[in-house]
Amino acid sequence: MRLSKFFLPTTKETPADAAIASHQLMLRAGMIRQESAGIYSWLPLGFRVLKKVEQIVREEQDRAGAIEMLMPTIQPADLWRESGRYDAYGDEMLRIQDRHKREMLYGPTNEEMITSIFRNFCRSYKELPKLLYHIQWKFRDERRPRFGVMRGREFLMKDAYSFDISEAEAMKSYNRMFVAYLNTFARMGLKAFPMKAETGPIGGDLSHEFIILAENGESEVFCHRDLLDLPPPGLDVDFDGDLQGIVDERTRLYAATEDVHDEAAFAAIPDDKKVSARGIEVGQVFYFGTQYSEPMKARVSHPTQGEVAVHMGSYGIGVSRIVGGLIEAFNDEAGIIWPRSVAPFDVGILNMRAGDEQTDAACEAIYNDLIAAGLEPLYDDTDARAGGKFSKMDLIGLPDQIIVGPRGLKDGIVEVKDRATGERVDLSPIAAVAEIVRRHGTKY
RNA sequence: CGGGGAGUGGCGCAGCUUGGUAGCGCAUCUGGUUUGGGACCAGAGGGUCGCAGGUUCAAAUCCUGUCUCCCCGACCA
Repeated sequence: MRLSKFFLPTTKETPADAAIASHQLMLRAGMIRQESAGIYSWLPLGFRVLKKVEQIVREEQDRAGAIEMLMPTIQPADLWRESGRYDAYGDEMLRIQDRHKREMLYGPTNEEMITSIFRNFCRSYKELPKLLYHIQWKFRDERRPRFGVMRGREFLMKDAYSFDISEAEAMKSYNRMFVAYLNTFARMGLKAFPMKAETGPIGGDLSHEFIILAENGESEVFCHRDLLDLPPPGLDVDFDGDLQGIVDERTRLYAATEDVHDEAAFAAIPDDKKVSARGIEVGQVFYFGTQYSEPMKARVSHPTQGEVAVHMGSYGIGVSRIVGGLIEAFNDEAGIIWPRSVAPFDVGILNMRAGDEQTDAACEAIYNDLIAAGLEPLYDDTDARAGGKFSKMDLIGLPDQIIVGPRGLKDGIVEVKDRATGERVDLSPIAAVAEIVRRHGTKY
């Protein structure tokens, strides 16, 4: 993409309404625009990151054996009366009427709808297990939206739902999602830790929140330091095999959010292993048994026990929230620092003297070579001043930059700068492209 | 929902106490000089001062109502 053709409304000054780094930087980098409290337009740069995050989530859901589908944002109120949640959900649910005065709502989640779909088509244990997911916009009318996309009212979420014949089988589905989540967040460069969590309005018996540590996190978390050093399971894990060992390894040591914090258990941890920090919830997994299948009559025939209600679980990942969470985790004075897997573009090319024949030619060659290598470069081909180009590129946080100017070109070199470390190396244009390709490893 | 704060060119702000027909920085446009870390000079365009009502010869400014947004708390898969 050529910057001169792109839409990237960045600002030098920090907008007054943003309080934390991620919100400020998303506004300054031209990623989002607020439309109303907790409701945002995703401008091209932000949209590209959102899509990258979404795609990683999708790939890991698929790898774990979940099946993608899509349910609507608007749901009929009657469905929610079946589970009793229409009245229980309160003002956080946005209730609306259609032209025929029918009661509808903008879905805050989809347990009722997926249960209704399941019961309509599945009648036998032979259809189980099933693990379905979708990635869709949701709306919760928060009393007080804040922190930009991290606590918005409208948000993009992946939610998966599992259907099993028994609690024991449901645990296998739970474990699938649990392990998939570890890999999902690791691929984004995030260290997310499963912690025991409250089950909340969804209800149920067993739940873990996946938390990334961040100074501006909205909840306080406590855990054993050894948990922080466990590597992700890896993409070659066998999801049809026994995952209990992986889950046990992550849940054996103490880890809890403030809501379910157990002072006594925490006190038992050696002092040098105690971790007390703030965190951002990026995902949550629940097992809630027959809480919805029972009242909504989602039953299947059992080989020996007649008809039984299915055991269910639900598994959410806050896709749009993660974009904010990533910036909280990866930023410095100059701006954002994207991990390579989620960066809106792979590399920036800075033309230090647009209009200079030799410089233009060198930039064009590098730009075309990078595209040919399968990468997505953002080429700053504008005639803006050098300082502005540096600042803008640092602000939007592309992981690598290639700086091309007459000064270097007279010696046959360009500069390759690593945004995260600030490290610069002088290379020939050909070698620079090779170096960028090397850094992006698997993308090539 | 309780407490606090703010709405003035695209962005950040001043002006309001003590009414007199709107200003600064950034951004934008034109011309020129510049050209490797957000340049300089000269000029230009752009605002029903959130909205409604009231007081007054006159309202960004005073009064009443209302809407919106932000912060702290409570709340929150």
